[in-house]
Amino acid sequence: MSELSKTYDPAEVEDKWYAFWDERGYFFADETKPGPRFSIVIPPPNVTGVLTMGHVLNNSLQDTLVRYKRMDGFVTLWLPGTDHAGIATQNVVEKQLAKEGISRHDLGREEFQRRVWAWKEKYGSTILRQLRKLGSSCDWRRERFTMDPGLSHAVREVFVRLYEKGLIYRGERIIHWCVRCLTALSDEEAVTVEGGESGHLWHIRYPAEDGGEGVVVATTRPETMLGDTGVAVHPDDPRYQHLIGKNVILPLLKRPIPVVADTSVDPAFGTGAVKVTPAHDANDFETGKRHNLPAPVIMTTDGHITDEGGAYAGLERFAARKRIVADLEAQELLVKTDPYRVPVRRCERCNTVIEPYMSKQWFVSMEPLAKPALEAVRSGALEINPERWIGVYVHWLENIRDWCISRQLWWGHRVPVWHCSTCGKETVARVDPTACSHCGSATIEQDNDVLDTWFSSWLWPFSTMGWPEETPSLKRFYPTDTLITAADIIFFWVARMVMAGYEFMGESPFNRVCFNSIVRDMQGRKMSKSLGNSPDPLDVIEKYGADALRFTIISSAPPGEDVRYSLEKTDVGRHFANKIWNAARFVLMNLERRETEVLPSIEVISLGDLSLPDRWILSRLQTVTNEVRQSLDTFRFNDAAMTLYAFFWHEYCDWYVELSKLPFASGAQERITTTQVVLAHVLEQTLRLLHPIMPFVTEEIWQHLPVTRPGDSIMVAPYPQSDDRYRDAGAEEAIGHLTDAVRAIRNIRSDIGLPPQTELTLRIAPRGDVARIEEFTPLLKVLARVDKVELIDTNAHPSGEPSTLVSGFGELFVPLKGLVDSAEVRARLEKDLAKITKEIGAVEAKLSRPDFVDKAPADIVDKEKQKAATLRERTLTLQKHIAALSAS
RNA sequence: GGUCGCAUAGCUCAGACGGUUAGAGCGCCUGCCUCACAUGCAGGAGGUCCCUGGUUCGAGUCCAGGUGCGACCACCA
Repeated sequence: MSELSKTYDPAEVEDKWYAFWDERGYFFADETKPGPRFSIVIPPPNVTGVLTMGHVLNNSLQDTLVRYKRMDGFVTLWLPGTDHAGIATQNVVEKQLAKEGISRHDLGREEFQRRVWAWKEKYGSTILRQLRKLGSSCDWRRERFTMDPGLSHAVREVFVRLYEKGLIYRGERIIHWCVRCLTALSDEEAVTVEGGESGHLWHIRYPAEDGGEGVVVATTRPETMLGDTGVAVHPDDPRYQHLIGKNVILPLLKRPIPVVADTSVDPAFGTGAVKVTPAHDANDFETGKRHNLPAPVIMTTDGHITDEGGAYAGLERFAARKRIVADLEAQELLVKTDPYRVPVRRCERCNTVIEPYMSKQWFVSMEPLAKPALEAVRSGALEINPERWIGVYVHWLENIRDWCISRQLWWGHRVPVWHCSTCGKETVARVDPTACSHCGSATIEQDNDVLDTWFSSWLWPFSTMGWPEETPSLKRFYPTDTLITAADIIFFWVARMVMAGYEFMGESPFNRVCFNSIVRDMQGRKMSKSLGNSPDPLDVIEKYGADALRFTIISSAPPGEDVRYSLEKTDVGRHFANKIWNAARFVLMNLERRETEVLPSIEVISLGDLSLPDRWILSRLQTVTNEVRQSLDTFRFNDAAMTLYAFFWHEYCDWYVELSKLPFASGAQERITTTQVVLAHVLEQTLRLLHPIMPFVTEEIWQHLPVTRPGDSIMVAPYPQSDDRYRDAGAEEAIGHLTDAVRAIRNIRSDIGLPPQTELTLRIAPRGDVARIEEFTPLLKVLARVDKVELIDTNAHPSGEPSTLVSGFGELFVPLKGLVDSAEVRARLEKDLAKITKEIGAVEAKLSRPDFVDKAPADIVDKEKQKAATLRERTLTLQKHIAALSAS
């Protein structure tokens, strides 16, 4: 045991234990093993991902829960894997190609895909390796990837089923189009900046065909006027009655376009006249349909003006905007330009401004799928924590819109639809067809699009377990129990998983959802790679240790609140790990004195042989065990961490370990043995309680303890249960008195400037059980350097001695032996008196209110009365002392 | 525009259920290298619990309004 170094060095032990657990197969969830089971699936990180602080928090929480359940006897599965992340991954590889000076088009679709796979093989497991560094106890034998053959099979099955059910359709709609990624996006992938972005509202005159003034329209995107096929006004708007049904002239292109009446127009906004661009605006698309307006496409997929734009053809969209505004101004058709906050949407992946774009895409009808997902929450079949997220979830589902699932990418699951050039119909099939299912012609070609990444992620809980096959894993571990994830993917992923769960498995894929905090920097900004405001978790692990990081982040993340993290905070965890380490060194050092190898179990010590401190710490351990279990069961991970921190540091180390020095110094072998057993037992149990949060340091110490261990690793040792036999309220109260007394003596010592080494005599005028006070005496010696305790008459008031009143004891006096000037003592007494006088005023005021005495519960009133009496007595004593000192 | 969250020590934050002296970590001050730990030990200073009103014997905690932050949702040109 002497090999334990003075400070804990995580780097030395972490990899060793991780390999040990892995080799022993402790992470493996055996579906053939009987007993209760617990399963969760990881929110699959992007295959392009590197570990962020967000992952650290999320995975630390998952690992804590999983380790807790595993120790608690559940056959536990934590299924890991990664997401193929369509756009993100394609972007990464395209960037790589760009460095070689080529584009994906130079390679062609197949070769490009080969390159992406090669990239994935080389770099794709980075984040999972990093999760191992954190200590994540995933079942690596079950690692999945959303483009694995099995998962792809599930994707295909789901597409076909939904298509056959009529829930997948193809349609021409205005969708969000990224002109850089060259693909359609879902509503969720088109993000807005709160409050819009700074821009302009341009007022443009569209003259009447007959030479009249015509109308002035207001727009934020003047370039879209090239695609205008109408102007809409409200049918009741008196200003424009004369124009309805007539034509106005579209400036620049000088094309006549009709003025139509449409109730969707808000007369109060702008000029009350709206230009209608059916191919480039979702509202206008609808308006155009209602009035049979043509919908010319004036922009290419990469954001340049098409030939429809006449003289502007070929211009990039924002250059075109500039030119058009200038030309309008030159022609005096620009009436005015107001600054305006424009609601701009940007691509979630590359931040490019999105174009609303008319395009033929694949959609999923969501409404039928949403119903059971709503019902799940309403009926309680699905529990959402913290509860406030329920509203967000419900609101989204109640207002659900169809899901655009096709992407014009090369990386992803290809849409399993074949178009026939002979009959024009679609063939949708589970296995690749060779001929059209309608006309039998071989002239079929597969749809070019791939599916949204989330179209595979929403199947994750069951596709990873082998669905649609009825595998043993699926039977054993599905549905999963808990999902721990970040709330920012509540729509992308969580709600859709619930929908898929009901649609394909008939029940919710998990019973409980726990949304963890968002990790922010000290300025409150979300930590992100692009901002560069996040420490690299791997550096943190290297410098501070995984346990330190886990403890720090878990203890500072209350449910439902965001957490602000900075590197320095990790000291809390690091210091705690070191404290545990050194407490263990103390214990081991004191166990070395034993002759025998293995310490007896706590079971062999009869309750009657336990000392007061023994009974106290054991009693506290039971309470703490219950509290920690309850906290973990209700996702209050931070409470679990803090409870253990406070117990271990401020009760076990600060008091019990100090108290244990007395029996060790006494030389009485029986007392020593008992103390050794209790000391080791509480340490061992606390290590187990802590293990889910701090797996490495607990394992390292546990392996050194010379106690009977129920297995080869703490990670498979049973999680502690509280044992009521050790509950002892009396001992807890008594130790409370003792610590009060010690603190009081230390206070006096500090106030009058007695050096800590100076031993002192204590005189006690007892008010409590004298036998108990005598029991305390030796303990005071070690804790407060009291070399002698004298019991004096209860009513004695030795003058000139600082004193203090401690319940359970009585009045404690410290004779000064001429060490200290009586003026200092007097000052101290007067300070106390002032404090008490203030306190007594407050209590008496409370007691003098009749409504308090009448209406408050009796025990509360009694407590106040007790307090008043004690304070009054104390006041008298102090006054006496002060008088005596003044006289001398 | 709608919905939701937050406001407690210099800083970062805990304080389910209303009830002793409102806590922790960091920082600060004083004294200690006391034979587990200076990544430590002992002691201390520091709080009108955002404001106003209400409910209650009693409010940091519950209710209403206000102020200030923040998040999410929403097709208004």
